[in-house]
Amino acid sequence: MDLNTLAERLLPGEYPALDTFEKQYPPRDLPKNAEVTRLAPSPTGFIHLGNLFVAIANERIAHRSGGVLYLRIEDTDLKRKVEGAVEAVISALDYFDIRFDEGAQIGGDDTYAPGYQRQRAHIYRAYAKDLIRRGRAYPCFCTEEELAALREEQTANKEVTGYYGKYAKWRDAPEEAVYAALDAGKPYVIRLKSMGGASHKFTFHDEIKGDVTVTENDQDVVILKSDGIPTYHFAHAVDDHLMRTTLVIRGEEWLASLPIHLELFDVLGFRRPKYGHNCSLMKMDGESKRKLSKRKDPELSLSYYRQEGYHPFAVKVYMLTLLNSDFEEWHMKFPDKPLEEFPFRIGKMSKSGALFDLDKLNDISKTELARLSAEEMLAFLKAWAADYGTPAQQAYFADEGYLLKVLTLCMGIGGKKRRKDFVTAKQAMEEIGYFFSGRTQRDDYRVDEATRNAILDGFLTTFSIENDAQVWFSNVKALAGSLGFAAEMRDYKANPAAYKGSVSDVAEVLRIAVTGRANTPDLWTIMQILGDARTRERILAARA
RNA sequence: GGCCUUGUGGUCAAGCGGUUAAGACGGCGCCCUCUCACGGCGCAAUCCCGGGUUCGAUUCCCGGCAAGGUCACCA
Repeated sequence: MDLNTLAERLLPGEYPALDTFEKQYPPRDLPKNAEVTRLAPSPTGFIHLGNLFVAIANERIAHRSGGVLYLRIEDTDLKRKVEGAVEAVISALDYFDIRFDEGAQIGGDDTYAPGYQRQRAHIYRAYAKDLIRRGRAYPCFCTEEELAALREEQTANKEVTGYYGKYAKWRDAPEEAVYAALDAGKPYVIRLKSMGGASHKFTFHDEIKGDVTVTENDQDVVILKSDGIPTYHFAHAVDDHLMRTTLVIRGEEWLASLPIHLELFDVLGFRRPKYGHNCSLMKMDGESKRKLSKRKDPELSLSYYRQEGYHPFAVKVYMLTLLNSDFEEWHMKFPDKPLEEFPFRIGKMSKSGALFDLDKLNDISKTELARLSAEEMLAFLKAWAADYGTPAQQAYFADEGYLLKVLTLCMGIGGKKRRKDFVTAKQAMEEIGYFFSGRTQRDDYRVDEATRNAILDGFLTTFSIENDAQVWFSNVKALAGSLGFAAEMRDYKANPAAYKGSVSDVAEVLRIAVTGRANTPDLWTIMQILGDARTRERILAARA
């Protein structure tokens, strides 16, 4: 069979010589050990924690090595396309500080453009045509039904499924049959003519997994679908070569198709990139664990964490602790060093999948938020409230001076006793609510009404906003003593039966009266912030 | 089911032939204390199982088992 004629029939027209692509996308001029990495999402627009996980690894490796991180949109499957998805992905990652140097950005136009695979269709076809001419690719006219039947037969015979060897019906089809099918207008795909053997195994060095055993590919995989668009495998080889990717970090679900990719790089005469297959983030699903899924775990989407008000820095710190296990210690030792200074290495990435741990994220969030200055905290809360806060919460920002005072005094910002009450912006905003609205009425006082009134009235007789913390508290203690409560905790503990309760019970009445909460930061401080009038007002309102 | 990968406390993990088997989160207890939060101290682990190799295996080898991934004209 004349392969040139066949190639012309299959992919008619002039295609540039492959050499022109080599010139159009020249090797990059980068420092010696610089790595070129990429993120290659399909445009579904949905991006979750697992994606961020891989994204951070790619970003760190590229930028720490003085290399390049680019974005490529794998839009070869129209069914996956969602409007506005690319913008959504870029914005979601930007929130977590992942910036691309080039690629499919809005308005992105660089040497290696376009970053959308659909726009590179002619490139893939040019390479496919060359493969056909060289006898390394051929058309296949099998219908989906035929393929399904084949799979069933193979399964029944306990054979490896797929289109290979003797099952590759069109691999060595006679010329007449091929042209007859073509003349009949039958749809076809272009498949790779694999030269591998399934009995051949070899070891391949994976940057994350180490040495892995790989079986040679013997599947005549589809490289061009019937619509002339490449499959992931083919586009991966062509693009990552032309875009001069040096290191492919991707999820371990790709490890199984690595043999295909290696054969593709080889047959195309491309130099193979390095690969690092990282384990995916897992989550518990009942008794078993499984990888994060966008369909099953919508609560794990990046937008969810943004909505909840997790600080992007905290999320990033958590991701980094999972990515490189010595990061946590480093960060504790040098809490003020920028994350970029951490010696991130791909070799330190774990070989097994980590379970997503919300407790850990929450703990990190608490300590990271507790490191912000009052101004930073205010800016963070303000940005969150603008997008997700209630109108009432947005009103907290009308008097920023007051809010700053709340944050500073109450949370001990700047002091030696810094509190760690806030996990998220959302929860922080709820937490400080009592400084703004009137307190919510509640009646779960643990003392009877008469005692409650006596405490409230008694407190007012000595209360003055001028009293310092010492005086204020000794007044509370005196009040407690006069009402039959132990003024000193240790007296109460020594002999609880001798008292109605302790100062803490008295303080609790006051606390609930003023804030509507049983647990708050230092009460004296709260009263100082509220001021004389509002404090008295709330105490009076709480009388039974 | 075939193939690949992984297997140290509830979770993330250090560890690379001899250790009291780090650390962090969570849990529990105590201290501090007007509550909570912070902080301090302490408690809880037969290193998946079975064989080897070795004077000695969590560490090396083999075999099980378990978990995860993958077997598309989806990526």
